Amino acid sequence: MREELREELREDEYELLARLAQRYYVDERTQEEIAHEFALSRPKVQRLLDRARRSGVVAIHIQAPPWLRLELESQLRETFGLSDAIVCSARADPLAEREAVAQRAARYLERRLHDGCVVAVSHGRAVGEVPRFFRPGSRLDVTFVSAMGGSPGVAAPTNPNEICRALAAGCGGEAVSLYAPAYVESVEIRDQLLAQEAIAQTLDRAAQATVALVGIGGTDDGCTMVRSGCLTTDEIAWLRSQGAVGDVLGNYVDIDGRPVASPHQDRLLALTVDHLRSVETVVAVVSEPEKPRAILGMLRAGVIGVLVVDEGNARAVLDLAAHEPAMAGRAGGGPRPSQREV
Amino acid sequence: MREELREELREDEYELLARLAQRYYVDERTQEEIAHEFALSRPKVQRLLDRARRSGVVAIHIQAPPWLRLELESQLRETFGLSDAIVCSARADPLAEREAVAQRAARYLERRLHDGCVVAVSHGRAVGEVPRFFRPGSRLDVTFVSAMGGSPGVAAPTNPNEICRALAAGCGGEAVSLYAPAYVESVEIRDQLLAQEAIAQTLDRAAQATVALVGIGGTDDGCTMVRSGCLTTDEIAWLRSQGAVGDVLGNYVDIDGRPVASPHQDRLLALTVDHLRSVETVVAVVSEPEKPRAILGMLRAGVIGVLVVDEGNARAVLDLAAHEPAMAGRAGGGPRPSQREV
DNA sequence: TCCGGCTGTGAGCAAATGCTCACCGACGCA
DNA sequence: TGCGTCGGTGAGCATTTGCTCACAGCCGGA
Repeated sequence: MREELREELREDEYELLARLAQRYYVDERTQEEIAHEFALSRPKVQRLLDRARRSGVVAIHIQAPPWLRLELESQLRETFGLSDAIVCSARADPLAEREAVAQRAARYLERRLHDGCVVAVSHGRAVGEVPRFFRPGSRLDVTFVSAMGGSPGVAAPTNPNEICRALAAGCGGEAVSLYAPAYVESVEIRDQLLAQEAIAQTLDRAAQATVALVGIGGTDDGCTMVRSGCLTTDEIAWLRSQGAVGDVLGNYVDIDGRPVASPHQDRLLALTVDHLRSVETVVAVVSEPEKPRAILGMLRAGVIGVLVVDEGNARAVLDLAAHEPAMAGRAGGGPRPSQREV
Repeated sequence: MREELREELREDEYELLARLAQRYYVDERTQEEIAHEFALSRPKVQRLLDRARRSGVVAIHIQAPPWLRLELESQLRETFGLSDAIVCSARADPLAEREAVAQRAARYLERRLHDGCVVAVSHGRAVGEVPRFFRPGSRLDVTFVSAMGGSPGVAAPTNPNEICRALAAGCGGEAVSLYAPAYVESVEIRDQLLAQEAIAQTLDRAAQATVALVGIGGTDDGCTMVRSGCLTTDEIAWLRSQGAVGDVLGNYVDIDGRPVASPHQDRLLALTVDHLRSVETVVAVVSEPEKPRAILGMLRAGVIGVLVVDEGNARAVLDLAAHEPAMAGRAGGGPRPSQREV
């Protein structure tokens, strides 16, 4: 394509483009000056410069630090309409990799959060690592709210309440806990809990958040939802059979990003996907290997605004997306340009 | 500890610069969008991008055709305050080289000239080659005026009148000849000729020109002025002894660009250096080897606006300029920014 | 030959950019 | 501790840039 364009350039045209580009990009003259020098109109100079760039006469190279994966990040942004993507270079040790991802997420939050922000927080192993690295330069008046109930079956540091507490401690902000389990036994109990003012208020505050910090779960038998006792292996198998590939806050989607309706849904105490859609910036933190299908599904669901991920998953997701094009009429709407804007 | 922090900041900063640069130069987002993404103020993004460019994080390379010498040209422009410089890549055959230079000069004129332009034309071998390559795309209503008398001792195609005629023929414009010799025997004859209305008018028209096309002469015994019989070898030797290194239209200057006052001056029928200074664009065409000192002197005199030259001379002139810095208080004023502007 | 589409052009305007300037907080010095 | 200095910061404005649009010249087809 590039070659083709270059081919079209006649020699003297090529020379002109190179000359203009030199004057503009290297000598830093204005287009107007150049137009005058070359006896061309200003718009024409502009068009020619444009052509010079697109045809490859002007090559702009970013001398990036070796550990950055800017190319991958751009591809992710482009492909899924993300407002940002942060990719951590691969490491041999999965633990170190998870820490690296968490560290990047923490850095992102430090940048992104400012006084008055409300952050909805999900559970998750990668998310749970974030507080360790979250050290903003100055005190931040930020409120962290659990977006999901707790699961007694897992280590405390991966429960939303605990993550909120640690994040708040890290910046001198406030933590708002959701004193309820993530999953309950029946719809009735769920509704009773939702009727509790404290619980309803907390979920409501979470729904009003400007930022959400979430993990993406898988659907294998060893996934967090199963390990934490929220779902049985039978239930997760049933979800798999329905096409589910992953979840955010217990909301499962298939590989095309369509929600997978399930009876378990009604026993869940957490923000819904629709709640998340109204959140300005949804930051997903993922580092466990073998999650590409889960990530792809969630990305296609169009709720994720910022993805912080390890290199392996990033490549795998892009590969998958290229080889398994999304179905046309899926629910999520795929790359949602709306996520671009604030 | 302190060292470590600073080191980390530097790396952090590097990453930030690279990230910003990627977003700006590769992904073509606006600074405002980026500022928002990174939670920075717009001016700060601008400053960081600036730093990214100056620090080499962003490398812009112009994929120039191999025969272009853009770097040399920029150096010439910078060093001597030229409004343009065109360098032809070296060729083994001096004749081919002169043709190449002339061709480039012709191209430049085609670009530069437009209806209503008046071009003052000097003599010279390189200048004489220009008409052969001067083929504007469309008819141009341009007047070419001899800026100097003729010299019977040289081939017709290097005489100003003939060059004017050929150039005018090339574009369908008008030629105005100066029916007088370049040099006469005495001041009195010169003054008599200048009193002739036809001659005075022609020189006056030349003085009003917006463009001048001139050659640069040397001061060796085989220079054009001697070959054409305008000056004797004794006279040129005397000029050399006075420090003269080269001339434009018979006006000699030394290596610092100061005019070399000489008795011959008063026997000359040509525009003076002061006349040339009021010409918008003075285009000098030079290709003969061994002219670097002549070129350097004329460039330092500050009359040249555009230099069309072969690679060898270009490099030699820059070398000379670097090793023989101009004297402080020279007359010409060296790089004259005024030539920058129209 | 005429006509309709089409590429390429410059005017004019809205957006993006670069730049100046006053201000603020950190640091060093008395 | 107080004060001067200085690097960095964002507001506000002038300039530069990107973009749209109407138009003119050109080409191919009827």
